[in-house]
Amino acid sequence: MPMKIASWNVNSVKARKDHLLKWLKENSPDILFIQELKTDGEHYPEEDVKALGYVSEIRGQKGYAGVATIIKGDIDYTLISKDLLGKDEQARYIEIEVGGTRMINIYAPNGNPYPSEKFDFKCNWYKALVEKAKAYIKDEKPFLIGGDFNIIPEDKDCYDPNAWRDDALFVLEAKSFYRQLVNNGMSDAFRVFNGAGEHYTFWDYQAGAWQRGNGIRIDHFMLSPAATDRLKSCSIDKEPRGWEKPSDHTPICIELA
DNA sequence: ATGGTGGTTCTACCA
Repeated sequence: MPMKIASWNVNSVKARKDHLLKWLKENSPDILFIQELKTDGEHYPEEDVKALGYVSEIRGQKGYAGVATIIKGDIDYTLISKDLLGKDEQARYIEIEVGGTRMINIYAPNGNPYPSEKFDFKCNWYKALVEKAKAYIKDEKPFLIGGDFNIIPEDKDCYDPNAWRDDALFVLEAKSFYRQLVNNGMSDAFRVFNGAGEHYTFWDYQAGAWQRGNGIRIDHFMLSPAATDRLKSCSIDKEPRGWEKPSDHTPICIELA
């Protein structure tokens, strides 16, 4: 049975509650990964999401970060972990298993400024993620990683590479983690279907970035070889970025056979 | 070169 999986950094689930429910209702994905809840589990709109027929796995955090994986009520799944590093201080990771496929929702550290302790934390976090990916590929365990990677993979994923040259999302060390996932056999779902530039998932609130089309592509689905074999489509839904009081990110969706 | 916006713990910090 085909499955539609989406990912969206909502930039506060409280501020974006109506957008989240509207998008869920209109698109009815089987699974939705959301990031940047900016609140703890107490203030997550679990009942509203439930009313639309979904259950939520929540890893909240007060103030910033926070992730949730929203799953259609009739889907059998197993919660694997809400920690990447082990006893994570920051809420950035939820891993579930559905039909033998691991589905990992991430909110990767931003890492700015570069260089800094925050950038070192980003690198250590990504080292752990790459290690996990390598282990799953070695075991031929089908899996996917979706979410806000906070990595601009290539020049064409950025409206102005020069403006982002020294940014923690675009420096070589950051891009190398994306490359390591690819070099270990994973596919960027969007790039399986579309090699063109000017396809973005984030537009800054500042300087009229949305109106000018000044975006970057930082929200991705990376799929293991077995998961890639099932991949039917990948699309970016720009619409919610144009809504009133939008998130600065917009959803990305994949379909698996 | 600076500042521009928007979210949160209400205010400095994060993106």
